[in-house]
Amino acid sequence: MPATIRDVAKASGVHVSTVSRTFSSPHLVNQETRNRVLAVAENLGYRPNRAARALITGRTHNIGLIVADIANPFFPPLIKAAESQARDRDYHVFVADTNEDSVTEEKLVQALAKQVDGVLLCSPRMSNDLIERVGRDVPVVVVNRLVESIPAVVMDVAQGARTAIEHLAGLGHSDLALLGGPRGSWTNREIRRSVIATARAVGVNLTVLGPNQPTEIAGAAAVDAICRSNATGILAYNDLMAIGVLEGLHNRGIRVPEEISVVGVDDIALSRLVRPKLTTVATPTAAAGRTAVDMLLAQRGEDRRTTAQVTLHTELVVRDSTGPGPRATGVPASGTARGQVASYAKE
Amino acid sequence: MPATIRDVAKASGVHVSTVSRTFSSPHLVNQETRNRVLAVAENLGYRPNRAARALITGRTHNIGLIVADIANPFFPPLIKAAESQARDRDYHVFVADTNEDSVTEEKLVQALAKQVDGVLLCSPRMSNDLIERVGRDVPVVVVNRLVESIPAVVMDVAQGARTAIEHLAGLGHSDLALLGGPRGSWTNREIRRSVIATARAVGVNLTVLGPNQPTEIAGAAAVDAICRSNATGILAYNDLMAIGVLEGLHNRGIRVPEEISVVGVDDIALSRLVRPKLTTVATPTAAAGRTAVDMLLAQRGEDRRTTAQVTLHTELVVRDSTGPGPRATGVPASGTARGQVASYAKE
DNA sequence: TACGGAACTGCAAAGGTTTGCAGTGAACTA
DNA sequence: TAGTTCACTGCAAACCTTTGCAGTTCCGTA
Repeated sequence: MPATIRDVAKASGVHVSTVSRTFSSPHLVNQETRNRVLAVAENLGYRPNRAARALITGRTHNIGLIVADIANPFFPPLIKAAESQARDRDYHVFVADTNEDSVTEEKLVQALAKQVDGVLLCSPRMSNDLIERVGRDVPVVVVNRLVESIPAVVMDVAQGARTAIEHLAGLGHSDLALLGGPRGSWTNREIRRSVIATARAVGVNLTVLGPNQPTEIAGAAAVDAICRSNATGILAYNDLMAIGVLEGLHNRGIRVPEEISVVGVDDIALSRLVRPKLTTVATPTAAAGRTAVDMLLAQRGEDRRTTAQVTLHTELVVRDSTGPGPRATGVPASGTARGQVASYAKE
Repeated sequence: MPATIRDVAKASGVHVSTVSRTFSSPHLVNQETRNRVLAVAENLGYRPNRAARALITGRTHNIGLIVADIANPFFPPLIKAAESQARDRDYHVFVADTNEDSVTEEKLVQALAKQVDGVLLCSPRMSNDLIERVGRDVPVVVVNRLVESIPAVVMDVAQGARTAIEHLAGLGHSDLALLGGPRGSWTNREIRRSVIATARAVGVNLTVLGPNQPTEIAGAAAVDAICRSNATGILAYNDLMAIGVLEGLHNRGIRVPEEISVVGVDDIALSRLVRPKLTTVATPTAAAGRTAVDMLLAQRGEDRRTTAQVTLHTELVVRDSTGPGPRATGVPASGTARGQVASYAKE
């Protein structure tokens, strides 16, 4: 029913190959002919059949975008940016959700691999081995993780976490807690590493909690442990958890930032909408999406294995959930020795 | 490079057609043969080439999902549910974002139409005409809108809005305001219609404001007008706007719900996280996504034009942003006559 | 005038799969 | 025993496009 290249050829009195060239290599066909063909095509509502094109060229002009959870507010801005960038380059995007499950993720990527020109793995939970194996079948770019020999775009959360800790210490907090994220998360490891090092360097006590699910529920549930730790400054793995902490503290009648300061990571839209507005380490999610798409599409040429690994800068955004600590207000700090890591949840 | 059906045929000593049947109509091939073929295929890592399959069957096993704004928190749960449902039925989903722009939307749907088996239009901004035209080229299901002769799934926001107004009136609010959404939105029209009728029926004054962008910014910006209206009960087009109103009122030192009650629509995840927690009309977004996919896939058969239009129930979720109105607390109501619609922004 | 080249265009094979039709042998029926 | 049916498999055309190669025309140059 829909018009094919043959219909256009017949109606405009040229061979199909000329029609084909009109669309895929316009410079090879006479201007006059081209115009005639285009007019006829327009008239017939002809659109090149991407399946047929893919069959012979081997390129589908589709990419796959795999995320852990579409409904996690961290991802939509990334998806949006990636899709927009891809469309600008005449690519369509399959979006798929793994439900934070590594097995689903694996199946998904296998199913998708053969019918796309590349796959974007965002915060993958699969093993490095598996990712590398997939990378041999199809161009892959991972986001928020570093895997040897695979192109990646990551956020400099280590630097962001350091700035956050320094911010809290600078406000006079000498007892801090890190609310860890999910096991298997590269970002979580980075943050923890950086936070422990920074806490030592600036001489504050640190309690490390976790691993936890990266959700608001888990954040609220962690408030008990936070209170036991005597910490007055909290850095959470992400904003969702930080908001959960805010919630939990509020229910307990503990005021933020007067009694406890809270910092998140990501700067999701939500963090500006809760009360108090959340101080957080902003990660450039949209830029990550765009960059990842560009890196993926750059793998086309024969120069496959570029394996660039791009790190994007983060920035501490100070809002209303952090304030002066007990030291600054004259309340004595807790008794533990300076610079001590009180507990360390091994991953 | 990747294994084809021919490789599998050769390696297992059967004709390609047998291999083909092994995958697409297993019941037609002998169990023994089938097992052998499957083993060989597994071994060679063979996956049917969807492009080739699409070329001959005319069915891509892909669907397109077009939304106004991926980053609008209303959509991700819908996308997630739709994608999951589609994948269960062996379909992949292209997700695309129109940036709330009807021209982009039109181009997008045209580009996608030829390479998918169906298109899901979520909260479309295009004209009815155009949607109907697209519906002739490719199976279409619209969400959150009714278009003649096009299958649709909508939420019963009229009923939800009515319940919300009754809730406010029941709390003793006699001066209400409706904060309208974007022009071109079917949902907005429904809500307005229902709110005006209900306000008349229960005998409260109503100020209608709008149209507005469906954003938190617009909600905050509308607070001036809300205050001028003397309304003590507000229904916003969606939660995002309602949260903006909360924000704006807070900045002005007006307490919610003590002085003004606010109700939203949608029950996005966020509405449970702001303070006060938002009273809102919950719409079954995930169910809408699943239903829409099923309706789309049901259009396969020759029984094309089913044109079912499904309405999903909504429910008022009472949280902390609504409380007793001035009448209940002894403060006299404003002077305007009961049941009067003070202003009506024509769309 | 003859020749080389440029600018176009046509020809036909190829890409991986599905599917109607026909063929084969075996089991069943009369 | 002969004919019929059944279960399975092979054959080959078809789906729509791209692209290397070859052909044609025309222009410029020697």
